[in-house]
Amino acid sequence: MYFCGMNIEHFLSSSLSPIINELFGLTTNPNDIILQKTKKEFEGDYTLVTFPYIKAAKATPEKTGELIGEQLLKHHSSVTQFNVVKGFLNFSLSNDFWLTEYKSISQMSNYGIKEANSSGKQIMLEYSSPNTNKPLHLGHVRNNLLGYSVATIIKTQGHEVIKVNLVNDRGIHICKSMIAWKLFGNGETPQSTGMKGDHLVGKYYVEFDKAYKKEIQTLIDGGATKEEAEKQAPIMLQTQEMLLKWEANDPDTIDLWKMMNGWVYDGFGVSYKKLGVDFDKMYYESNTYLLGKEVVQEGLTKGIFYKKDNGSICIDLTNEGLDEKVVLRSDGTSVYITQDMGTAIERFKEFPKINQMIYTVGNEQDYHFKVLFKILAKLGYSWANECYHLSYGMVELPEGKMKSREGTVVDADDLMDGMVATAKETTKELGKVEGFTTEELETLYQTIGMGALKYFILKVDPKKKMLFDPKESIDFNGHTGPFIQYTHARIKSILRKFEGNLQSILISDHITLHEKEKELIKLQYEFPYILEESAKTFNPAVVANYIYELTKLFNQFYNECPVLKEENNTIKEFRIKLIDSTASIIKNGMTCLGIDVPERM
RNA sequence: GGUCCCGUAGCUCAGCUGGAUAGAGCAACAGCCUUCUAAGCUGUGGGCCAUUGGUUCGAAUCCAAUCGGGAUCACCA
Repeated sequence: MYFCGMNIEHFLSSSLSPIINELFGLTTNPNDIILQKTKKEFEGDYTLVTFPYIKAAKATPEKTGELIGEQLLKHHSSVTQFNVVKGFLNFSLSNDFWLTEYKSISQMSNYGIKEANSSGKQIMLEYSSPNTNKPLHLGHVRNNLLGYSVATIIKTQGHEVIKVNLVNDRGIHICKSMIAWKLFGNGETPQSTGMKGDHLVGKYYVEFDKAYKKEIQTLIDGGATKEEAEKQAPIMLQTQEMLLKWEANDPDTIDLWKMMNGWVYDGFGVSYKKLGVDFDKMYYESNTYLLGKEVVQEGLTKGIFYKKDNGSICIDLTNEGLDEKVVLRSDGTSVYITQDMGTAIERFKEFPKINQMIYTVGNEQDYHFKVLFKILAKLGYSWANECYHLSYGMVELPEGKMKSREGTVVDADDLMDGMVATAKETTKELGKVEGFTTEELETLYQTIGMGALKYFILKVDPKKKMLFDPKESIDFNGHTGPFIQYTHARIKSILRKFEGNLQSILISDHITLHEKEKELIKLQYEFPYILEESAKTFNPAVVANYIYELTKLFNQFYNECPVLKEENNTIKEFRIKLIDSTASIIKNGMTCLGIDVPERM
C-alpha cells in the first residue's frame, strides 16, 4: 500500500477532510486521511476505507461511503464516479485529470530527480572497505553495489554525498600473505605470473594457511596440545615478528608491504572499474589505526571510561542493555573500536559540514556499531545521532556461509567474467546485433552481464540475507536486469524510427486514454515518491522493484497499443511522448542501481 | 545462556507505518512472431503467510509465547 503521490494525495485529502468533517462533525485534518490505490479487481483510481468514520457517521460502512462519495462527486469536477464495496469507497478521476497530470510529467527533464541545492545535506557514506590480503568475493560485491547505489539514490534527493573507502591495509592478516610470499613466492610478481595482483596476494594468504596447518599438525604429532601448537608454529611466530617490524617502521618490511599492497590496489582498481563503483576519498587504516587514543584519555578524565586493575580501559554499557567494552588494551594499544572512534571524530573535523555518516557494513557487525555510536554519544558528540549503520545481510551459498580460508567463496572477478560471458553467449544466440562494431559488442556484453548481476543483488531488501546458487546461473528472463534493459532498448528502437520531432510534440487535450496508458501515467507519477522512499530507507530494492513494475506494464502496453502504426496522429504523438518518458524513468531508475541501459540489444 | 535479525507457492523474492479474493519471476503445462525487437505477451495449476494465543469491526502486517534458522556477546578486525 503506497502513498499515492503527494499532489494527488494532498489534493484529495484536502478535499475529503472538509467533507468528512462537515458530514460527521469531526475535526480530521488532511494528513489523517489515508488513501490507497484501488485494487485492480475494482473499478476506480483511489480508495478510502470508511471504517474509521462509521462511529461518527452512525451509519453502516456502505452508507458512510455513499455519503462521502456523493459529496465528493458534487464538489469535485475531477472525480467522475464512485462505488462502494463493503467499507471501501472507490472513486475514479477523470480522463482529463490524468492527461493534465501527464503533461506536467512529460515536460520535466529528469522527472523525480532533484538537483543538488543549498538546502540539501552533505552526507558521508562509507562502503567497500576491503582487506588487502585477498581478492574481493560475492559478499564484497553486495557491499559495493549497495553502497554505490544508496549514494546515488541519496543524491537524487538533492543531497551531496561523499563516498569514502576505508581500506584495511595493515595487521596480522596482511603479514600472513607477506610471510608466505617471502617463504614460498620465489619472487613471483603479477607481471611474471600474469595474475591479477589481488589474486596473487590472495594465493599466498591461502599458502600461509596451508603451511600453518601443516606445522600445527607436526607439533601435535610431536606431543604438543592443539593450543600450544597454534601458538608455537614457526610461521605464526615469524608473522607476529613481522607485524612488530612493520609497526617499528622497518624499511625492508615496509617496502615489501608497499609492494604487495600495490599489487592488490592494481587488482582492486580493475574490479572496481568492472563493478562501476568509485570513491571520493580513500582512507587507509595504516594512517588511522593510531587515532582514538587521545579520545580515550579524554573520556577517562571525564569519567566515561575507567581503568581496570589490569590496566585496560573500559566503558560500562550495561545500563544501556549492552556489555562492558574494552577501548584500550592493557599494553596501551588500540582495539578495533578505538580506531573507529578516532576515525569518526577525525572525519567530522575534516568535513565540518557533514550532517550524516553512513557505514555500509554487514549485519554481523550490528553490535559493534551500536556500541560505537553509544560511546560517541556519551563522549558528547552531538553528531553521534546522525551516524547510521547501513547493515546488510550475508550472501549465503547453498552449502552455507562463505569462508575464504576454506575456499567456499565465489570470487568477484570470476563471477563478473562469467556473467559477461553468458551475456555474450545469449546475445549471439539471439542474433539481433547486426551492425555493431566489435567494441560496441564488448560494451554491450559488459552492460548486460553486469546488469544481470547487479539487478539480481539489488532487487532484494538489503537487510535480508540472500541466497546465491552458483550452479543455477543468474537468469536473463523475467524479473531481471536484462529484461529491463531489453525493454529500454525496445522503446529506443521505436523512438529511432519515429520520423517526427519528439521535442516539438504538444500533447492534445482531447485524448481518451487507453487503460494501459492511464496505468502508465499513474505509475510514472509515483516515481519521485519511490525515490524518496528508497532514499529514506536506504533501500535500492524499492527502486528496483518499481522499475520492474513499470517495465512490465510497458510491455503490456506494447502488446496492446501500437505506437508507430497508430493511424490517429494525435494518439501516435501522445504515445511517442509516453514511451519516451517511460524510457527515461527506466534509465534514471537503473542509474540509481548503477546499471546501464543500452540503446539497442 | 543474554541480545539482535529472519521463517510468505517446489525455488528466488515482493507485500509488513493494520484494510477487499496474499502478488511477481523461475520451474511445469497450454496458447501468441507475414504487425513497432518473442531477452516479450496471454492463460492454467501451485499458499493453514512456521505454530499457538492476544489486540481490533478487520492481522501475512501490531503484541506475547513456542518451534525452526542465522548473527553476535574478544585485550581479532
